[in-house]
Amino acid sequence: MSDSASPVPEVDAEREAATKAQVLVAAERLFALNGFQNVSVRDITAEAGVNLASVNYHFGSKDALLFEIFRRRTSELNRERARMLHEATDRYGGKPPVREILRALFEPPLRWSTPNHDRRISVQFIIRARSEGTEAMREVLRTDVSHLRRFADALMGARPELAPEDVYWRLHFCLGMIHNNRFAEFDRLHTLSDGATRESDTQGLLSRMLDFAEAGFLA
Amino acid sequence: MSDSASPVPEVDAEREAATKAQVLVAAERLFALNGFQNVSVRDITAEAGVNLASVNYHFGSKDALLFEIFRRRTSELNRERARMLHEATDRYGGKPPVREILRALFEPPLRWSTPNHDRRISVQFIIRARSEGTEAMREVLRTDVSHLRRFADALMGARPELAPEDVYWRLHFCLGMIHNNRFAEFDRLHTLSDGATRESDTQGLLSRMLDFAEAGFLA
DNA sequence: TCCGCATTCAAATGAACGTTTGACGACAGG
DNA sequence: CCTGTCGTCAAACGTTCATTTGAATGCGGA
Repeated sequence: MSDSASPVPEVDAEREAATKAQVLVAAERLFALNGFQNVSVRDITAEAGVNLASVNYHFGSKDALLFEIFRRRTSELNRERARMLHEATDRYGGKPPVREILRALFEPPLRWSTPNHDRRISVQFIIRARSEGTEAMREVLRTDVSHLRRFADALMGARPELAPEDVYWRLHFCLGMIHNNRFAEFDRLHTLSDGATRESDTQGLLSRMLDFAEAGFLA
Repeated sequence: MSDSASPVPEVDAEREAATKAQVLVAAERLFALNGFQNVSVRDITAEAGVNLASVNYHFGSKDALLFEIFRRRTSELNRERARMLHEATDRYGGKPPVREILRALFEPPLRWSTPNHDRRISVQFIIRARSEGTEAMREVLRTDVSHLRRFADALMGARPELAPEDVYWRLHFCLGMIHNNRFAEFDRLHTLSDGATRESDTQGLLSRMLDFAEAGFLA
C-alpha cells in the first residue's frame, strides 16, 4: 500500500516539461506586470504552482530565466517583423514605400497587443526589458542591431534623397513611439482625453501611428 | 585637547543643510545612472560622504527621498515648459503654431540634456521615473495631467479641424519621442549608424524632432 | 556656564532575497 | 530486482537590504 503523500501520481513525462513551461509563463506575466526587480523567485514559483528550487534547477538562476524569456520573445518579434518587411519588399518589386516599411515595424507588436491576445503580455515584457533589463539584455540590445539595419536600409531605399543620419534619427523617433505603448502611458492618455482614446482599437491605433510617422518621414 | 576623531570641526550650520543637499545630489545621480532598485541607501550615503542613517533622518525613508527628488524635478520641468508655452502664446497673439507649441514641449528637456549641463542627470532621472517609479510616482503621473492639458488645448487651437482624440494620440506619440531619449537608446542608435548620429548636437536634435513631429501633426 | 535642540554616528535589528542542499520518488535499462 | 538518472520537495544558508536605536556631538540662547 503506497498511497502515501503523493496526491495524484500521474505520469512524470507530463510534469517533466510542464514545470519548466509553467515557470516561463508565470515569470513572463509577473515580470511584465510588476517589473523585474519587484518580482521574486518565490512569487514566480508560487504563481506557477511549482517548487522554489525549480527555477534554479531548470534555468540556473533568476537572471538566466529572465534572459531566456527575453531571448525567445525578441527573436519571435524580430522574425515576424523581418517576415513582414520581406513580404512588402516582394510585393513592391524590391522598393516598398515608407508606409509599408513602417507597417512591418509597427504592426507585429500592435497586433500582439490586442486584448485577449496570447502575446499581449510578451510585448509588455519586451518593452520593460528595454529600460529595466539586466546587463546581459542591455548588451544584446546595444550591439545586436542587425534587424534594425534591414529597416534602415529599406527606408534609405524608399527615400534616397534623405541623408542617412536623418533616416537613423527618424527611425529612432519611430521606435520611441512604439516603446511608449505601456499600460501606464495609456492610463495617462485616457485620463488626459477623459476616455476619448480607446487603446483597444488596435487597427485604429496602427493607422494613427502610420499616419504620424509616415508624414514625419516624408517631411 | 579635543582633537579627537572629528577631522575638521567646521561650523555645524554648513553641515546642517549640506548633508541634505549632498544626499539629494548623490541620490539623483545614482538613481539616474543605475536605476532605482539597483541603488541602495548605503550606496547613496557612501557617494554623498554622509552617515547611513541620514537618509531616514532627513527624508523619512528611501522611497520618500525618491519622491522628493521626483517632485522637485518634474515641477521644474513643467514650470519651464509652461513658461515657454506662455511666451509663445503671447508672441503669436494667443494662437501659436504647432511648431512653437511642440518646441515648448521638446526644448526644456533637450536643453537640460546638453553635455556638461547641470540638469543632464535630472532628465535621465525623470525618464527613469516613468517606467521604474514607485507607486506614488505612478499615481502622480497618471492623475496629474494639468500641464499636458495646456499643450493639448493649444494644439487643438492650432489645428481646430483635427478631432480631439487625434490631438491626444499625436501628443502621446510626441511624448514617446522624448521618453526614448535615454542613454541606452542613444548607444543603440550610435551602433546602428556607426557613429553618424551625434547626440551632443542638441540644437540639431531639437530641429530633427520638430521637423518630424510637426509633419506628423500637419498630416 | 549650562541646557536644549538638531544632527551625526556606529551598531544592531529583522525581514526578504537568491541560491544550495540532501533526502525522496518515479521511471528506464539491463 | 537492482541501479543510475532526472526532477521535485522542504528546509536551510549566507547575504543584503531599509530602518531603528541610543549615545555622542556641537551649537545658540539663557
